[in-house]
Amino acid sequence: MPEYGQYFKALRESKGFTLRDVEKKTDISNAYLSQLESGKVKQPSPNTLFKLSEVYRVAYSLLMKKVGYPVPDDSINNEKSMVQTIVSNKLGEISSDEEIELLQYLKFIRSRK
Amino acid sequence: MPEYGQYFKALRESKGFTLRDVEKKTDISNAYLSQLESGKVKQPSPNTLFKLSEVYRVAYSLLMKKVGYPVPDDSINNEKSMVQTIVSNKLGEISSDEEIELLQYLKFIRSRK
DNA sequence: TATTTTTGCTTGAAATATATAGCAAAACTA
DNA sequence: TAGTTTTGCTATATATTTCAAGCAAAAATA
Repeated sequence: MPEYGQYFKALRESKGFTLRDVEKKTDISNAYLSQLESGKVKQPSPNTLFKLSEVYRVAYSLLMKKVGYPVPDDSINNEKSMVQTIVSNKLGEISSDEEIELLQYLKFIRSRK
Repeated sequence: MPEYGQYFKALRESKGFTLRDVEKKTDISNAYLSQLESGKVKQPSPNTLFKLSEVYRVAYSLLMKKVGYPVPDDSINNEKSMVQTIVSNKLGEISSDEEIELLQYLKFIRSRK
């Protein structure tokens, strides 16, 4: 079971989108999105990742790397991590676990209106 | 039926490899490679494309583009086409059909000893 | 409170990717 | 020439992606 499902879920919730919101924006069924977020999908296609990268405003090549696809050399370095993309922070290195936590915290903050 | 199968075939033959040669180098079954080259595969996975890009010494992002996957912005421009990669020519723009023909011609030239 | 809508989720089916086994023709070898 | 090997290919099987339909709990509305 891949763990990056949590990222997609955290990402979606940090934007306040429902599964059906994303379905409308991407033409990816909410059923599939659900499976994606719960780790039941092993390697979503690049096409799927690209659509999600647009909706969530995260670098496409970052999602590619996240799910384990090779990424063209050029685009490997210039990318910011998801949280860095979202909050434009300058904290330097952030671990994966930290990143998920930060996204969830971001959601919490925003839910406090 | 996708047409890029011809590219893979032309590429392989321009290197003088058999299907089973490539199978050994990539761990992709010769059966699958055959289908790939005859246009029976719609969208081979990035992992497969990456292995082939290594064996054929063609830019990975070029193969991604060829089969219709989105490619990260950065790596879109700096790439040479397959034929340009192979013969390092300086003829400028080359159409897809021309490229296949050139590869086949290259093979022919080499077969003439 | 009753009804309707929204939301996340599961199940079942269709499409696609990929492997295993093996066939038939061509090439090689004895 | 007979037998062996190589080569491209097909048929069958399995895994994975993706979708359509629908369910049940929560939220919204009447």
